[in-house]
Amino acid sequence: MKIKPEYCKVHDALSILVGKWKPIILLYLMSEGTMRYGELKKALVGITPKMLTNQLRELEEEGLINRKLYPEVPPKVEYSITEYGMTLKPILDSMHEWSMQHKKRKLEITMD
Amino acid sequence: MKIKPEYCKVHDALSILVGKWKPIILLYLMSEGTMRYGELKKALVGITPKMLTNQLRELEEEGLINRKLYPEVPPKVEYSITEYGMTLKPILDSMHEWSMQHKKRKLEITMD
DNA sequence: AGATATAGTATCCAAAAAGATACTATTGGA
DNA sequence: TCCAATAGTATCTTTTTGGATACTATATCT
Repeated sequence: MKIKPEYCKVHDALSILVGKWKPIILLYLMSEGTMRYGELKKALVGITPKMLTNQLRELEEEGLINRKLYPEVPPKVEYSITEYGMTLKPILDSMHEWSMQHKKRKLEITMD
Repeated sequence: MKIKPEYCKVHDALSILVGKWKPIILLYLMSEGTMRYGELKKALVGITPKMLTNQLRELEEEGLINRKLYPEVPPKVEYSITEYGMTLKPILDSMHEWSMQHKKRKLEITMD
């Protein structure tokens, strides 16, 4: 059997999660429900505005999050997870679970 | 609550799976048990030897796969999944499952 | 009139990941 | 002696991703 990465289902799911800040943003919105741009910026220590906007836009394009712009000045923008975005929760959970179970592994190994 | 990507558990798990060919290699070894370098090379359409070696080394360093060198000429090297590598199966499964359920989504959306 | 708050843009630069292509070591066999 | 087979290396280039830093628009408030 031969295969290309693009034909791999796992690769498909993985690729929409890849991005330095994407998983955290999704997790935040999943638990907080809705957050403003500025709140996210404060929460995500070290993120630049460019990166934040970029990651949000990509998540939005995938249909995973919602962007709601209030026509006020100064501007107000709220981000929230979509129903579709919520379907990723089992995946994120399984990764969280795995990391919790194996977080000590590297330490154990290097202690040999 | 503030957070950096490196402190995110999901990010931890994700990062060891990221690499263009890593998921496929893991899936192959999980199902085939053991494969030689040349077999992998044939299976992974379009991969360069450099990339194959690189991905294998990184997986090996993480302890996810095993490299067994037979001291023969021409050389023979067999790769196999480790027990630890197998613990990733639930994650890969959940991603596969998700992709199967949502593979039509983009098409549906763009058809509006 | 000038400062303030918010959600971004615009540029330029550095680092990391991936791709193309050619090359190597070894030795048993023709 | 030269070739084939296997599992890689070595180099160089391109693409992608991320980082630093400065700037903007605009109604409201003072």
